[in-house]
Amino acid sequence: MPTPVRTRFAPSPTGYLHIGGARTALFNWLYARKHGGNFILRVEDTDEARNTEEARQAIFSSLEWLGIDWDEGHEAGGDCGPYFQSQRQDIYATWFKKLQDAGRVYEDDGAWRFRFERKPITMQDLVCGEVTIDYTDESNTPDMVVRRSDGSFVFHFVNVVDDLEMGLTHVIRGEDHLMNTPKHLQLFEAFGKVPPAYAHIPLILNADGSKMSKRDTGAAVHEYPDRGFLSDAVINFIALLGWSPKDDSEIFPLSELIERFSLEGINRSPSRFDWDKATWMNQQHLLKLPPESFAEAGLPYLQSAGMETPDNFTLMAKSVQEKVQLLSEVPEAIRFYLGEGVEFDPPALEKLSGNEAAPKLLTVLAENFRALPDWTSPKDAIATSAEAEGLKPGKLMFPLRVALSGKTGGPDLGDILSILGRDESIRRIEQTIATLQDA
RNA sequence: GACCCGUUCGUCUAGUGGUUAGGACUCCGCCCUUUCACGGCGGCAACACGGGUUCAAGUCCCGUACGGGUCGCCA
Repeated sequence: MPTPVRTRFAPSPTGYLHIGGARTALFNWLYARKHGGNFILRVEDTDEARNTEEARQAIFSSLEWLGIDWDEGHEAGGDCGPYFQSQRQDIYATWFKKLQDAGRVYEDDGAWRFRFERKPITMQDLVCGEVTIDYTDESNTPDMVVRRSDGSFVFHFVNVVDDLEMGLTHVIRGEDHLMNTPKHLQLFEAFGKVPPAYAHIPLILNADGSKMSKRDTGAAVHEYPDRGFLSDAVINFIALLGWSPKDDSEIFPLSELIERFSLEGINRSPSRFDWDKATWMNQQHLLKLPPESFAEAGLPYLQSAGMETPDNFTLMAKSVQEKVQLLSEVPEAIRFYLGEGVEFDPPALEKLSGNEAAPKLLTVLAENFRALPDWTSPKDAIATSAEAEGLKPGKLMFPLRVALSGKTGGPDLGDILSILGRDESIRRIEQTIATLQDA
């Protein structure tokens, strides 16, 4: 029986969660979920000067938003704790002692360096294949500091100790760690332990090919919900940045992503961030949402836009579900329903003014709307009016749309009529007629 | 600079010696439609370059160029 898979995400809390970090977390998480293993969240907070509590919280909340949950770590417990490196000093001291006893470390300026074995180190990377780094040349690979002069331990050392103590089977991390791997391998060897399997994934670049850094658009995970993204869409998008299902499918629910994920599908070359495609992908996920869920998801954006929640918001939202790409577009998309009267988009009014028959048609429409016994099927009045004028119903649609919404595009007319109600619909038609006559 | 990893349409990618080099985003055209959007159809557009190996190379080898990464008592 194979040993159960154990993977981890090990952020250091020095800033918000970066999109590249999120993808690293995602791949580790997917791999664990796919193989029924455990995904561990370990906080690498050994650099006291740069760690902040806000950063810690930002990372947790971004992971939670993405739906990347952990089986061991902060608030999840687990048998290999503590999961904060700042609380593992005695564990490190114990392992450091082993290095000392084995004569593998020596003091240098108050710090302790690990003596590398001077030989070529070959790794079998699950993504990069066989990579050999020659440690024979000392000038290229000076012995590394594992313990600082202030007694604290350095990244390479704690990372390896934790990976072995926590029984990690697979380490999926950014390619920026590829050159660190021989160092880690040497440490494992010195401890007489079997290292995990490594998979180094290529980095994510900006649209222009430059390195994506803190301030770049799209870099911070927390800005995605603000911009109106669904977490599933972000997950889907970053999964496809550097990983391919090897066929033409692109839109995946999380469950399918887990099922289909594999290390073999990971690319070797860095990929660029494409905001247009991310937006399109969000729209695809929005389209798949049940209408009620869509309305619910759009609700918070009303507040951000400074709008009150209208009584029939759910209906309004449903009417624009396939019109928006981002949830943040919902407030603007439904704004025309609100208040009394219409506000015209200049191009819409201009087009309507060009139609000399418009005032007459609108007058007839208003009459027929009034004549309707009830408002269960307001579109009937359009057919009636068209017949009276000897026109196809289509001829009335556009003037009516502009009269009701002030726009050239938007939801289905039937939806608009029923959401607006009879009184408001007639009011807007009359207002439009008046505006047309003034002009 | 040294050492590593890479290079298929503008972008994300499929492609593991024989393909009209496929899909997606973007852009353009058409269709659907009361509008917009969705959807459908079609178009533009790629194997970085130079040498090999081979009957045959996007696919294998070498070099060059370009991009990325790493060279800390950061992680």
